[in-house]
Amino acid sequence: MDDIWKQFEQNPISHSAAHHIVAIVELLERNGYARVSDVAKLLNITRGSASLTLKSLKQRGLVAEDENRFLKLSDEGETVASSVRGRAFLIRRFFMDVLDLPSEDAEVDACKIEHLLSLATAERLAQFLRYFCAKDSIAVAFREGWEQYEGSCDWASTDSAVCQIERIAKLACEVKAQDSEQG
Amino acid sequence: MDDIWKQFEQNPISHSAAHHIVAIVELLERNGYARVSDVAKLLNITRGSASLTLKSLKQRGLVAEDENRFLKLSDEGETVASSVRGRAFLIRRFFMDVLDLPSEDAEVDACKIEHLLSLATAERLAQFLRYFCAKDSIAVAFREGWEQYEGSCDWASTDSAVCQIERIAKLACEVKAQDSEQG
DNA sequence: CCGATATGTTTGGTATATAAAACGAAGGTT
DNA sequence: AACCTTCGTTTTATATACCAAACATATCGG
Repeated sequence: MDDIWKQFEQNPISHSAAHHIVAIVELLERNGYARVSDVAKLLNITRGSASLTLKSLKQRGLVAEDENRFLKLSDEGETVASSVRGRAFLIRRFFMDVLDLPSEDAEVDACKIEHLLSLATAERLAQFLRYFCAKDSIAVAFREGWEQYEGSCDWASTDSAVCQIERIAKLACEVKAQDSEQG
Repeated sequence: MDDIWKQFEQNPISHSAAHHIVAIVELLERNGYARVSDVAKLLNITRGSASLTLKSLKQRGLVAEDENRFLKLSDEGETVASSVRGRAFLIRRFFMDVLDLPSEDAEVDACKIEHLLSLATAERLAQFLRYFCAKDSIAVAFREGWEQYEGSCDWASTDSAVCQIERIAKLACEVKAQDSEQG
């Protein structure tokens, strides 16, 4: 129970399941319908794979189908879809608006972690984004300073890429420690 | 190939493998040695499971053992360990110092995503943390404003970009309500 | 030397998540 | 009617990642 690292496996929704469900929502929005083979095509997997995964999602009560085998989401499925899409949106915005990452990088990393963030984290991230993007002078000054701050670091001259991370982590640690002493 | 969502499966290191490797580092730091059963005990899995996972990590050249079957990491294994631990550190710091999440929540979410962040994202996150934690007046004012900001948000004075975030936040709140009903 | 304990591996089983290939059903074309 | 395509499912196989249990080995105490 207090095996923190095992929470990964006990996540309410798997990466694969999350994307099958979001695929259905997107197909419904785009085409008005979603069949097994539409999901398979969108996710670029075989119809067989999609069929099996969707079967288990039906059994879990997240996905349903009408009399002509057209897929739809249950209320719980809609909730999961909204939850995943909301998180993906927040994370992408954070990566692009705050960290100023290229949209491709933001997309890939957001896609990997969208289904893993807890509700508490997502809410705080949303709140932070609002504050960061605010128009008041403090936020504006902070954002301008942050833009200037880019590239003003000397870590670029360090040896290996991973070494940088270690160094950066230590630096962040020192900054925090100094802050605590004086705060 | 440009299936972004499939990058999750093609991540350089799995969650399980990352934790086996980090476990070895931590055991070496703590006890000076690491055996299969020490890793199993630390991760709270059976010796059989640890044995199999470590076997594949040996075959991948990340883990090695001496003549008495005591485990150690190869240079590549050390690199992976540093990379994962650096990311975990950065994410925890972001969750706790910036989002002000309870350390337990920060720990759980950081553990889920530590092995998934790209180098580019980790570097930018580190840079942002440094800027956020800086002692200059702009950063100080921003942090103070952020502390006050908690709980309060003005929905009327938002532009369109922030408005989207707002909608997602509302969505998150709805999801929360449904989560509570089910829990 | 013998038995108990600790350690590591192997085997068989579960669950997820994929592919490939075969199969059945439905619908359209000639 | 005969043929082709699309669609969904099923089967067989792969890989990861776990458990439980059996098995092998090694070490230590009496």
